[in-house]
Amino acid sequence: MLKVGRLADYGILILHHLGRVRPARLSMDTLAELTHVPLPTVRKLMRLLAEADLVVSKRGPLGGYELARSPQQISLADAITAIEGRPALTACASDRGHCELAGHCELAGRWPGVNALILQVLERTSLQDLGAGGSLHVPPPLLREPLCPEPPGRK
Amino acid sequence: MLKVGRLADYGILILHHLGRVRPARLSMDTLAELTHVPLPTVRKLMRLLAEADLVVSKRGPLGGYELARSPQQISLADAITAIEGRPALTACASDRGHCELAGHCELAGRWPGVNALILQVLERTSLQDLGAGGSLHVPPPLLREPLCPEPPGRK
DNA sequence: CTAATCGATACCGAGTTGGTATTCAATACA
DNA sequence: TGTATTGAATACCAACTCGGTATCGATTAG
Ligand code: SF4
Ligand code: SF4
Repeated sequence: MLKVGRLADYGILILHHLGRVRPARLSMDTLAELTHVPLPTVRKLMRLLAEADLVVSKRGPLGGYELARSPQQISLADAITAIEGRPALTACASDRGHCELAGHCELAGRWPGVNALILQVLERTSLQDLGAGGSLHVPPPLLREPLCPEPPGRK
Repeated sequence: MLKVGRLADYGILILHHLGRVRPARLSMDTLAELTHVPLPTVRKLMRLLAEADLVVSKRGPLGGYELARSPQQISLADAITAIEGRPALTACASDRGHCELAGHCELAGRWPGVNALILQVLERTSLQDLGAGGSLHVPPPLLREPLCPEPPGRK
């Protein structure tokens, strides 16, 4: 658990490849071959990525997909959210999906905090950061100041 | 996805309660009633938590569970790892569980980095931090220096 | 007009997860 | 010594989610 699901994993891999050839275009067929991801799965993925405006599609011969923005401007959070929805560690940290224990649970108001924390990590790590050969450092300003997305929280 | 599974969620909730009454002991029965988690589920959880030495058990009348260390010394990573294994965003970031694409995948050596990142967040957030009413700030030294758990990685 | 390519929908099998039941072992206390 | 209380261990199961497949329709370069 606390994994990201193969779809998202594959999706990010695809985005990575699209980034490497930018601004060229790649067809689903090529992508499947390039990434060794089964073609039908690529289909499903590209639809999601296109809906989230991370890639732009072109139909017909010479068509294919192109990265919508620069690899630096696409975060892992963007990709993951596009494919499997906004990350939410617990039910009470999610928009949809209610927890029946929420009423009695003393932690119900506390989880969104940590959730936001890991969200930030994902948001501040770009495709570029992931793909580059160098050491992957996250911008310093991360988490310096106390971070409390929830007001006093005592409902 | 990118959620933590109810078991782990419940487990942490239980640990939280154990922390609040420390150094007192609580029986499974009491815990179930206190947290509204179904008793059989509590059973399964306590075994895992005990195996990981996060709690110590005492049998017989007046028996029950007691937190092994102080709430400050138990991290979310500890709890999650005890219940659902070490968090691993992708297959290639996990000890066990191989990815058949690992051979061709350009990102295979890069994921452990981000994985370590979120791991750190979880490690540096203690039960105390989660339960306390204040704003939850993570210790500053997080992520300051470049972090690259993988050597050049070019196999 | 035709071939290449994306778009949408519907479906499915397998694995995982969360939850349950039952039986045995240890210990405080009378 | 005996008994009630509590944890330990095992086996089991139903439901859901996930990853993957198949099929057909829409668009566009040449
Ligand atoms: S309310 Fe409590 S139990 Fe329900 S999801 Fe949030 S933390 Fe977990
Ligand atoms: S190897 Fe590539 S595809 Fe396999 S898990 Fe790691 S990143 Fe995902």
